[in-house]
Parts: sequence; C-alpha cells; structure tokens
Amino acid sequence: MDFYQRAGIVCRKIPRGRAATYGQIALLCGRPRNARQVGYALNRGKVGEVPAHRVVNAKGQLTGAAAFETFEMQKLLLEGEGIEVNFREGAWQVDLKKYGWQHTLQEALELEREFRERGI
DNA sequence: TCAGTGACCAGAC
DNA sequence: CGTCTGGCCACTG
Repeated sequence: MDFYQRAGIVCRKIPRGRAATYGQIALLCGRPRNARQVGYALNRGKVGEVPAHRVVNAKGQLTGAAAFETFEMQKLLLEGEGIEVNFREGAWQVDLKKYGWQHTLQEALELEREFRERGI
C-alpha cells in the first residue's frame, strides 16, 4: 500500500469546519500506529494539496503551526472556518469534542473501497 | 552501519 | 491527573 497517497485522500475528506488527528488519519489509512508518518508526510509535502491546517494532535493542539507560512497561519485558517482556537496548557488548541471530525463507519468503508479501486 | 530525531499516540501504571 | 514504553519510518550526521 502507498501510505502517503492514502493519507492525501483521507486528508481531503476532512470536512470544512472540522479537525482530524494524526492518529485518526493513520487509522483511516489502515495503519493505526503510523501517526508519526502522517506528520512527517504533511511536513514534507508528500501528500499533495490538502487542508493540512485541519490536522491536529490527539489533544487538539496545533503542533504543526510552525510549518505554515507564519506561526499564526493555521490558527487563522481554522478560525476562518468557524473553529474556535484557544490558548491552553501552553499551546493553541481546538476542542475536539466540538470540532473533531467524528467520521462514520460508512466513511471508513468508503475510503477502503476507494483505495482498493485505485490499487493503493 | 548506527544512533538520534520528529506536525504522534494508545495503553499501562 | 502524570510519566513511561513501544510502535512507526524517513532522514541525517
């Protein structure tokens, strides 16, 4: 399987106004323990054009902010979609209970089918 | 070849 | 609550 291609497809499915976690993307790619590689892939632009600002860590922290044009960019992009960003525990973060992407089983199965169709 | 380092995380305690 | 561990793997010196 091509993990990076899968990650790109998954990222493009994150709905506007929602945030997904690295672990969640790894899970949807069929590699539940590859959260680190998701961050690596985004950092190195290995996943193509994706809404990378919607990807946060398991606590909702904007840990990738430094990789954007300016440090505030990710926060501004999220706020532009109606997502609240608060400074807590020494970091900017979103409330995943409110804004987390609660993907359905349907969506997961749909992705699996898409991967199979594309042979990745 | 090898050890260290990351946009990480679930589970164990 | 907090801290630790092992799993992941491309890249670097």
